[in-house]
Amino acid sequence: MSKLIEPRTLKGFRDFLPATMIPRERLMETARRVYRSFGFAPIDTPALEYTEILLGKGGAETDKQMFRFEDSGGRDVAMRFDLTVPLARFVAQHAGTLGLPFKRYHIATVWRGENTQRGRYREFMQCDFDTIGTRSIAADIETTLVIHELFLAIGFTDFAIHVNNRKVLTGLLERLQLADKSTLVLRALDKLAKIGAAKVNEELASTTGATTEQAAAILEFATLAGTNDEIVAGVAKAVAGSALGEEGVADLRSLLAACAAAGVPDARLKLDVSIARGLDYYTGTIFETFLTHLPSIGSVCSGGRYDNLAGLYTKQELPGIGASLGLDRLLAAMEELAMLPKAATPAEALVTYFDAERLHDYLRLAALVRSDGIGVEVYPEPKKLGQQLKYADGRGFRVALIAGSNELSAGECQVKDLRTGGSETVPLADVPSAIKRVLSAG
RNA sequence: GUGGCUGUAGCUCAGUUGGUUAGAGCGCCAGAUUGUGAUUCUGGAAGUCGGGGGUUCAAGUCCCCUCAGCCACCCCA
Repeated sequence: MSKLIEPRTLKGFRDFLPATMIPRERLMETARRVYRSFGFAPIDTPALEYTEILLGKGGAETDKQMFRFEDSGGRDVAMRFDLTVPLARFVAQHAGTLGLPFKRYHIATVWRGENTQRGRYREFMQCDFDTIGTRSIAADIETTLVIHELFLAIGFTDFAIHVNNRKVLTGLLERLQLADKSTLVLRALDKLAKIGAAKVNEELASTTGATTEQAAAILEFATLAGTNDEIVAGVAKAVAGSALGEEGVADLRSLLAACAAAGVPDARLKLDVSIARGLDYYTGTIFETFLTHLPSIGSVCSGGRYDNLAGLYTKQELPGIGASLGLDRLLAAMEELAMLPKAATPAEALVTYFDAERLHDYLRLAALVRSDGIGVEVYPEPKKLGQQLKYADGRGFRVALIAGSNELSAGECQVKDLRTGGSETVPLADVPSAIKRVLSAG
């Protein structure tokens, strides 16, 4: 006899059991629904691309994280590590037929060969949406509103979209004559919340060679606090004189005003001048979204504006703005926050196989219920009723339909609410509406 | 990729200075209860002690390697 192969999965790659796949699919459906409601259209692209396509913008870091190999035809290929770079290639290739502005959403798996941690996997799903081909601040505003709507639709009320604008940072650095060090400064600032002002100060001095005055100015800027209005005022003062900086301030003002007018409460949209995003390609508005009750898991939805998305692939200048929901990270957070239902079945109702002679009646009953849009399963064996109810309860069914020959010969069926334990007996034709009553009750 | 912590039944964990057939609770299966699930009682199944190698008369316990998870750095969803 041959030796068994140990069943196992790769580091950072996971199986999804029904109990996690059900809420995962629900999240995707929610994201799709919200994106569509704002007019974003779905697209898809290949998981595998020519390495030169993906390598373009990222630099050494993404290079190291990519799953890259030679295919059997000798091509140098790699698996996509985000959905933005494939989008850039996609619009460069299809802008002609798509027309601009182009709004798309893309829900797909991406791969990064980095070290794993809670909420950080090597294979994970992103839910991106982007608006390509417009510089209008209206797109920035809409992006913010989509993120806000998305989290509400998922079921969160305690979250904060941190917003900033690269132009104000760049403006400040221009004034301080540190513009050429912007990436290093941004990296240091990004850590502010984590390591504190003193450490950031040290890092600024050591990596950028900033003088004490320069570092102090940057930190004073980054630690501006108060209401959004107060921070905007502080920022305006700090960048005064820099055309770019003043532009950024104006953008932030428009964004904040429009979102407030659209009903986004101040608590959920925070101007946070310390967020910077490591990625170089952002040029304007930038976002990071944090969960109030689990900030340690990091940003669960991030994005921003870029001036020229596809410059590597086309001469046509394509500005755009978008954001990415980290579905798997969010799911890990929801799991930890006990926000996920434990149901292991996607169906609401179970028809018990009570009387061995009545299978046809049960199948007919199930079809009737199903035709009303309710998920229903018929238990496959005429086992003891107690066991069938235990199965129904364990799997997370909400309703059990019980009918022995007594009920069936009277043309009736018992509809049992598995949460309360109560039940009512109704004519067969009324079973769907009785189930709906139970479902809407809780 | 670098460093640290962890790894015993499906789950949560116990396991004494290395010493006979590795335990508990919960869960699971069956019965008490041939028309009603989260109670009670009875019985039962289930463990390559993450994997491999080494030290030893003897390893779940010590050492090395490896795999995986978590934490920090890095970066990011």
